[in-house]
Amino acid sequence: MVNTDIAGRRLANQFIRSSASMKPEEVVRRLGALQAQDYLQAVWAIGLRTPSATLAQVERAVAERKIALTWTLRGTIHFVPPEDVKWLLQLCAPRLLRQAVRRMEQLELDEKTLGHARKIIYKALKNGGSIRRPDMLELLESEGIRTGGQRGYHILWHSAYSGLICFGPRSGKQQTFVLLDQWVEHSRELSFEESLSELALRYFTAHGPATVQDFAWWAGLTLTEARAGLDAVKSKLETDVFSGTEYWSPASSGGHMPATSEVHLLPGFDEYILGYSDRSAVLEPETAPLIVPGNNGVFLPTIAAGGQIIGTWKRTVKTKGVDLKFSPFTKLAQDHEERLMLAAERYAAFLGLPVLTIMR
DNA sequence: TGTCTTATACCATGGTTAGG
DNA sequence: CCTAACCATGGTATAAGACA
Repeated sequence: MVNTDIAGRRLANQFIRSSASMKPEEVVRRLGALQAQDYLQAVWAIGLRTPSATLAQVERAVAERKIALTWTLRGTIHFVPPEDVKWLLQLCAPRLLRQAVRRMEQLELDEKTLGHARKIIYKALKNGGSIRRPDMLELLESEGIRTGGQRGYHILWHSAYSGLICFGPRSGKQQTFVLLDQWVEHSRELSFEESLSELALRYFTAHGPATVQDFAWWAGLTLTEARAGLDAVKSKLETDVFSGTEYWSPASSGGHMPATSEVHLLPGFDEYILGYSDRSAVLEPETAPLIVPGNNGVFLPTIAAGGQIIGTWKRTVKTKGVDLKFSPFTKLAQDHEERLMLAAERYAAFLGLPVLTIMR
């Protein structure tokens, strides 16, 4: 059921409705982790949460190692604070590697082959360099390891969860890889229990109001583990009951902050939607399928008005500017229409490009 | 020469359901 | 509650050719 109270508080706690000015790395630290399956959408997920950041500033924060990029929660790529990569991997990797065993067998990637690949990758990166993805795959091929089909992707995925590599700064439009131990200068050491409670505190602080089921889904933990994490930090959180279900929020977020008529352009896979297993507070059941056409796990960029998802959008970057296409589910109210134009201007300013055309 | 269009290859999990 | 198996595509880079 749509709930404007939950929506308004999530907008504030997720820093989408922002009053403070934060640097890109502060956004990542406060959210704990931002899904970054699609790089160009993920940098905007950070930009959306900083009142004035530009694409160049976000990319610089990555290049200066203030933000790390690697596979973590749920087996997918996230922006995370560099000092947290190791304990997040210790928490997530064992289960994910176990679940991937069958897929690895299908791809004929046995432990011997994966170990051989890790040796090749380590040797190539140990002098502190970075290697572009196509060059890395070519290197593996030249050493006799086939990378066709999904093999190359899974070798890199497995190497990241083994703690060997993470993404480096982009080289042009290419991903690069670096050695995790060399890229991350300082790592926090947390026990399993400490990891659960730390992750729980971060999650509910920056995603609340949310349920323990939402947390388990977001973190890729079992419900049992998620409950243990939440139990350890309950005293630092406040609780509300909506429709008989318990929701947890940061203690400072009290009071009512109903969603206003503000309009935001969310990237695909944004934490505002992907951060919860139950998205019904911000998404009508009839429109939910429209943001994931084919129900295939590919989430389109969305338009949020008053905290509710009311349409999708897409952008096309051209040499002289950016084209925008908006696809609202229903005709927009006049004030939403006006604020949509402001959101478009903000997005273009993030890219450092003018808006060329706006289509419907 | 620079821009645009088109074809192609590749990259990236989330949802659902059955069964232990 | 948890795991395993299975199903389902849009976005983007890039190269080649068309075009102004």
